[in-house]
Amino acid sequence: MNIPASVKNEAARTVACSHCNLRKLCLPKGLTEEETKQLEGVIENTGTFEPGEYLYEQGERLRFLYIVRAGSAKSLITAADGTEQIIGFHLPGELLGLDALEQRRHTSSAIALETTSVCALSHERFDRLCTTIPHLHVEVMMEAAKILADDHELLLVLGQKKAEERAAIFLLDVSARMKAHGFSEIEFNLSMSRGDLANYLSIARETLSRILTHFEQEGFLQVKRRHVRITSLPRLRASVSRCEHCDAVLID
Amino acid sequence: MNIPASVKNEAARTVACSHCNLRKLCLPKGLTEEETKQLEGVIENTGTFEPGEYLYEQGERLRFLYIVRAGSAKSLITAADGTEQIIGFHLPGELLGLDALEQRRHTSSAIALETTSVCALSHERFDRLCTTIPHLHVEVMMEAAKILADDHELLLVLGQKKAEERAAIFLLDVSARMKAHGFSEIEFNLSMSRGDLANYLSIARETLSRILTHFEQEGFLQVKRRHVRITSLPRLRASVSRCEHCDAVLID
DNA sequence: CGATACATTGATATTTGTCAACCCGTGTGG
DNA sequence: CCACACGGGTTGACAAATATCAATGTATCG
Repeated sequence: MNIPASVKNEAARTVACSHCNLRKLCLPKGLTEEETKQLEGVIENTGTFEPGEYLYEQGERLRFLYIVRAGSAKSLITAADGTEQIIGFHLPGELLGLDALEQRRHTSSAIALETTSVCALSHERFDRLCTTIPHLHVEVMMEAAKILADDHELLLVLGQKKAEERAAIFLLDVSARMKAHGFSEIEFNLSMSRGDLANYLSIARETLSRILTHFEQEGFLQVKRRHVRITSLPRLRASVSRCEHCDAVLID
Repeated sequence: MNIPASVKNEAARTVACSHCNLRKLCLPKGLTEEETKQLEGVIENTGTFEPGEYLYEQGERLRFLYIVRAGSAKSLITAADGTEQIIGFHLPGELLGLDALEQRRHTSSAIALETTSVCALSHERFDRLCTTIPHLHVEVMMEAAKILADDHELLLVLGQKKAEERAAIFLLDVSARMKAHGFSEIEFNLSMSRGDLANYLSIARETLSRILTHFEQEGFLQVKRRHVRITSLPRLRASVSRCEHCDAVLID
């Protein structure tokens, strides 16, 4: 999920939402010009985090919601015994921290995977704005609903798929997200370590490594450290019994 | 999660929120008298579902959000290949269907586990009400955040804990929820089958069965079909390396 | 009372995790 | 400039956990 340097630099400049290249992928996507202007008003700061730095930490009081502007981050929760579970990887445009809204304390941590710039939305001011812009409330609920649905999908994958399928599904997911961001869907850099990825997929690092070399032997994938090239998207797709997203049955 | 018949009958009567015995556990918990009255206005019907009946089905257009009034339900998602993953069991007071708010179509299904009565909230009218009662919007976001945090906790458990610990954690969770509802925390009926429970915990039915008999042999649990009696809560707790909920570190 | 769905138990197969060694690219300091 | 140490990644041998298959039990309901 490394973003080419040119894009990273462009996004790192402080830029109004209305001119931000993420506006179609970000919160303002459903808002009017006027509403977007008001939203800009609650962006308290646009910070930058170095790899490994915490955006926020589990247990901490909720101060800001964050939107990734450039770079990428992981979010994770930590059990009492110290074991961690990575629950997501985040690309530009994603809203982080919603799970803190019940307790007003973060129930998960977010850590930058690379040099990452964000928009920080003051929680109080954002909350107040939601009551004055009816549409913003709808937009945020939609964002929460999307995360919920994605988490459920993840539960399905982790619960029902074997290690090899999980890895393939992950690669397809990244591929689709890269495409949505205007990047190549067949060649990209992963911004997380093998350890992080294995933890996310709930398999051992070693197992993941073996799977990736197996995919290479099968001939539809080339992996060199974090660089990934999918040489046959169809065959990668075929390695998953069936793709969940493709043919949802619509009942009315 | 079988609710004693007396309670079931009482709740099955159509009752105003302000007199409902769930009001402390349900959406109105953060609302004023006046706001609660308005909320009652969007309860379009209070239906009853028989065991196995769908409240809603994945793919279906969103019409209603549901609150369980009495009984219990499971929610699940179905993959293209037909495999299912149960993502939650729901007791009275829980709000179902939020994950449909992005697509305006249900991304999961909900099925009654026993005879179950619900309050059905018209989605459109509820949405409109959220813009007129600022506090309701906050309340719903908190509900969504709680579900998110719970799902993340589930991901941690499924990703990091072994089968036996998962089962123990589940029993402790039910115990706590029964207590919150004013029932015994050491003796209750499960409303789901072994198959459903095993699927939820992402283990095989047979493995779950063996684990429960093992717990019996250890002497801190008695299980007879769906009836569960915890004969030593401390020892059940001890069978989990450490309990996540107990000692969250609070950072400020 | 018998049919049926649900549940348990035992024997065995498979998957995946664990442990240990090794590789390789990067950066540091002599 | 080279030696070496370090983090991250890979590979192999083996062990453990759990799934699967098959048989048997046992409540439940018409």
